[in-house]
Amino acid sequence: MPDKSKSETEKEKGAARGSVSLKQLAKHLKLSTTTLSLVLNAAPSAVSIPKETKDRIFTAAKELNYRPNYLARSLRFQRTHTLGIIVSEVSDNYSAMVLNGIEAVLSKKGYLYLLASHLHRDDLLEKHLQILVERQVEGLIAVNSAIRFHPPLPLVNISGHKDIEGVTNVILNHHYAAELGVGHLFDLGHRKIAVIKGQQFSADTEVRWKTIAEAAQKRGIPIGGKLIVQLEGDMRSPEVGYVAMKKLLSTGEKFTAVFAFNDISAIGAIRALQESDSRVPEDFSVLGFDDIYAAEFHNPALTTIRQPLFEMGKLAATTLLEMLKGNFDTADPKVMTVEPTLVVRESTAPAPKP
Amino acid sequence: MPDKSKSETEKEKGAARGSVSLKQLAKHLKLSTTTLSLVLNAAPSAVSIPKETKDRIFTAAKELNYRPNYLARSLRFQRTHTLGIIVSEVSDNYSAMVLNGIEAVLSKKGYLYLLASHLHRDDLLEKHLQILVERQVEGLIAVNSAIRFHPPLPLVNISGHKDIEGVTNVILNHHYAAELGVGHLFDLGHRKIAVIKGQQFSADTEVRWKTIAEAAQKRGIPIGGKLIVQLEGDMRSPEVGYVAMKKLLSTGEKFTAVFAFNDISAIGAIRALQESDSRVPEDFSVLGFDDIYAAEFHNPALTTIRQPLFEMGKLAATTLLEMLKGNFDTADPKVMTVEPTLVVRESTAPAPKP
DNA sequence: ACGTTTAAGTAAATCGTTTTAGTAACATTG
DNA sequence: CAATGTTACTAAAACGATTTACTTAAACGT
Repeated sequence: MPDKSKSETEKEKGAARGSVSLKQLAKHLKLSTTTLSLVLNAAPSAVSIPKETKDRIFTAAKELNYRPNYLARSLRFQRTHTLGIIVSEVSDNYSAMVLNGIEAVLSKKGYLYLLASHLHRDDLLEKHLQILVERQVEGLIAVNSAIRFHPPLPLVNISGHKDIEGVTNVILNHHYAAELGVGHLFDLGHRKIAVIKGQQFSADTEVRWKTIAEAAQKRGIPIGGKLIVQLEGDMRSPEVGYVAMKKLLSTGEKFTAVFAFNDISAIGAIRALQESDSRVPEDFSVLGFDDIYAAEFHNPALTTIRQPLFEMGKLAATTLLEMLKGNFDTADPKVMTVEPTLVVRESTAPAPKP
Repeated sequence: MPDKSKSETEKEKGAARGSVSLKQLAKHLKLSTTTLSLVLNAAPSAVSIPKETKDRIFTAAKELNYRPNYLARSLRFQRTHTLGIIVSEVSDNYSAMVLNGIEAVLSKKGYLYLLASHLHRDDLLEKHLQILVERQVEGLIAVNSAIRFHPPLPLVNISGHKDIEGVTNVILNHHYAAELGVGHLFDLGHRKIAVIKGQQFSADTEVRWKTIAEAAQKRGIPIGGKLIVQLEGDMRSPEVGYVAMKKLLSTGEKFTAVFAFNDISAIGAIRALQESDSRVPEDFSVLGFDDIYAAEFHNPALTTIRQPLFEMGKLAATTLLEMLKGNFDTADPKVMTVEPTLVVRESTAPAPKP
């Protein structure tokens, strides 16, 4: 039966959860929710409501600490002002810096985001994207993720590799990055350059390797064979780079420089070299990639190819918001390219005389 | 290229957003939403519905790719399965590792979280907490934040410093941490120990300093005066530690060891020492705090006081979820303590003979 | 004195779901 | 044969907001 008589006794039910509903506020003021809504949202049609009533509403709202329920609002407006962001893992430095850029934009625009990690597992990636969509996010940003299908929402992928209909890509100018890196090592006199490839699951791995190989080829110093190792395992600890370099050294093959997949692995590689009594950069030059915060203060300070990660995050976020405003044609895969920079520090030096 | 000719008859306006509503599905099947809901959620009262009808519903749901709208569900159930998390900044290593622990628990329990940063600004902290509450999160986790008021929702603060009604704190055993750190340096023969205090805005700063001072006092090697510097600026770059150490060196005061506020600043401090032609650990021992991923692979590898950051995140998350289940008394401020460990690596060594 | 505006509001529909309390038709029982 | 089940559903009320389309009473215009 209708609980009208009973509801009176439990008028504090809303208050217990710390918030009053509009209905409760209306009852308290003996006005309709319509009036309150119009006044509180300063609707044009509220001009006819006298100031006195308005003030009564405002003070009551303040007093009872009325906060509109965002859920109800979102349902009504069909807008959540929420994006879904999926990264491999929060604690790898790369994602964190990108995330910073994204957040800078979103918080300015009044958006929030739900964050999920896929830990490089395809099943988790798909499942989490699904969940984010169910939660009514308006759009998606993926960081370094292997998106394989046409998403049901606008999606911007940072460092994605596939051309998928409906996804916009923010990518680094890999070609130029390779030119910068290989060129730098070449100019220092290095002719035998080892390469630490990225993990198989990383979207950048293939392009980076291909462009590096091309840049080397172009200079007549083809690289390959035993001078290539691939990272294996997670992305947050330098350990994987350490292991990779050990493997490289164990082949007995000669080389004077390493182009590492990223700064994290470069740091691990340096440690492995130092443990085998080699000096960096005197005996071996080590070139990193990304320019994470730690790079500058490592010992030796890392020479690296800088990716503008913060800017990439910002770019992705602004692009996605534009798409949501309908200012973008989401049909064709769009690519936004961003430029790397060479940051020369201490980990590279002229090749040792043989 | 796959995925062609996908645009079906999308005359339904729901289809345009990529999802069908229950109502549309019902109309399509010429059944009521009630029946669909009962069947799709396997309600007990759905036993009377014949298998044939059920199958019709299931296949139609699959065909039209029906996904329940989480917003509507949340509104109905008054449950969002969403937490609000506030950190100073995503890209500082400390928060990222804690976040990892939190996420591990939440994703297992089917919760998502909205993440916000306060950048050490009190106004942003308050504003973002407000926003999270409006968004109907069920509970809050704050990382290293200066919560000053009784929150309107259950809140667990990791490394919070105040005893506030309604907030549960997850904190490190600071006393023991100081004993470990100072004890280690003392045992190595250090008698003049400099201290790099944390940033003023950091919750841990005061306790850490106080416990270190006590541990030193207890061993008869009082520290203070010119041998104390305070970090200033953001938390993600070692730069602040570099600056602090420069300041320390410029005083001309003698010391043989530094106890740094965290690993990040320890790394900066080491760089400053090396620049002034001092060797670590031969001339100066440097002791870090936290044990971030980079610590082990730094050169020299950092000796540090390890905080179980991942576990702290997990503990906070499980505690909050328990509180939400009502298994916890939220009235009195609860403290959950977590133990540090000393990790001895290369950056500390016996004090040099004078 | 009658019609028209304006002021000050309100009822009811809506967003997408869940759920309570039905109903109507047929079958079974005593 | 009336009473009672059972089967296979559905109408309508929530959840908390917004908004369209009224309503009533008073004021105004001529």
